[in-house]
Amino acid sequence: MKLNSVDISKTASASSIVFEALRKAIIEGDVKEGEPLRQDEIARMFNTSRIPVREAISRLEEQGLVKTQRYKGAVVSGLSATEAEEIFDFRALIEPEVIRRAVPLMSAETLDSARTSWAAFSASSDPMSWGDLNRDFHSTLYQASGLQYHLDVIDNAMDRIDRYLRAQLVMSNGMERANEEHIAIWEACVAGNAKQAAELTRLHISGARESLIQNINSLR
Amino acid sequence: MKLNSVDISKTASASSIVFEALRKAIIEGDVKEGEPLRQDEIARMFNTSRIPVREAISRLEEQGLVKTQRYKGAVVSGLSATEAEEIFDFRALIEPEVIRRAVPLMSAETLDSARTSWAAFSASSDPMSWGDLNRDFHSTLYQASGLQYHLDVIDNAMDRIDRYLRAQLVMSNGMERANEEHIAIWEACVAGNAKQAAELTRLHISGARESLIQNINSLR
DNA sequence: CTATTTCATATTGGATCCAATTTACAATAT
DNA sequence: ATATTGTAAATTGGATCCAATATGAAATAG
Repeated sequence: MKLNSVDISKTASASSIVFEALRKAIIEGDVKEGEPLRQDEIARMFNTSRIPVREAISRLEEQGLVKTQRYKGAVVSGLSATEAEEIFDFRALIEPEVIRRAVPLMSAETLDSARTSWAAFSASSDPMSWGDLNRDFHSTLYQASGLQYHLDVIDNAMDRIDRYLRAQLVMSNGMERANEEHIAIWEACVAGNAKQAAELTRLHISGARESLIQNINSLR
Repeated sequence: MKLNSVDISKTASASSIVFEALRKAIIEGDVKEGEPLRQDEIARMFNTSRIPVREAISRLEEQGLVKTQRYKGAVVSGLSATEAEEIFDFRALIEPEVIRRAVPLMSAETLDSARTSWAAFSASSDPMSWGDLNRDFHSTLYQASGLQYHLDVIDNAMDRIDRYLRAQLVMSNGMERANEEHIAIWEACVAGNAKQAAELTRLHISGARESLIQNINSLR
């Protein structure tokens, strides 16, 4: 007889754990740009040797989140205003197309899940969670497209500007504005109006771009 | 007195050397999809230990060129027809916009270098070099845009479909057709007609997509 | 003979150790 | 005082060793 062997707890590799933790710390700004990542220090924090740390750093570098120099180590990548603008331009190109193709494929569950996301975003009084909830809302809708490669690329772009986007939400009326735009996008999706959802998404991103440009100097 | 100290030969790390070599081997199809990458074997080939090999594989996985399973190792990623189509769609979205923004910034040197590329492409009788020359042509033009992030993303997309694109150039009249389209794109750039260059680029990519769909089943 | 179970081998993941290089700082010369 | 040089400490890159897991073949039960 064969037992239904269920994977109770699939332990992730140390390297993956370190990678995810560092990625999160970087995109949330817990480690500032330019700050060095000391292998030894990180290894001690995770009770591992430096080997998994080095693999994690290799992966972070491939993602563009850190820059390394031989024998000098890794530092967290920064973004110039120009580079940040470029990434917003990139998003403004990709995301409208992704949501346009996603709209006809959205299930009731998808729309409900997205509504939950913007409701939580709207109701949250904790600025630290805004960034996550914002990403949740958009990625829930995008996932309906089934365009995995596009989704991966968007994730990377978001990772690079996450810090600046969070700062953006906190300052001025960034939060309120984003919230209103989310609702409008969501309503277009519910109405099945793919073109409108795409255009609203484009405006949502372009607007964030313009706000960021105005404020980027005060952020550094 | 201070001498002009010039870095004569900056040695790359073993990990980088292995990474570049494996990347090249994968995108050119020298290691087939599904084929396992044995750390020990690769380490022996490069006269190193497995440590740099593992870092190289980590980076390749982050790029999506290999897939790894814990304790089972890495295998070269394949692409389903659907995934290949998605990447062509992605390129058809990005590259026209990049060349559109590049055209007004193209110097005489850029145009000359691109002409050299398509001339070499056109004249080459070696199918193995077609893929490289094709990429050279496009990236020369794109680089004028100065959009580094876009360029990086395009490079990754190209890496994933490189194998299939090469096969595409070899079969039927792929090579002749690509050549004619390159010349048309180049002429639009010379004329400073950004919109036309963008539209021709879009058609160039869509055309390749359609050919690939028709032939992808015979490729596997 | 077939299915299951050992058990040896192969392979990967991680720890420890050593070498190469950079960095910080003291010593010295101008 | 300032700049240069020498040297020790800190840090990274890589090699070797050990542990954890998978794979495959032999042994065994039915």
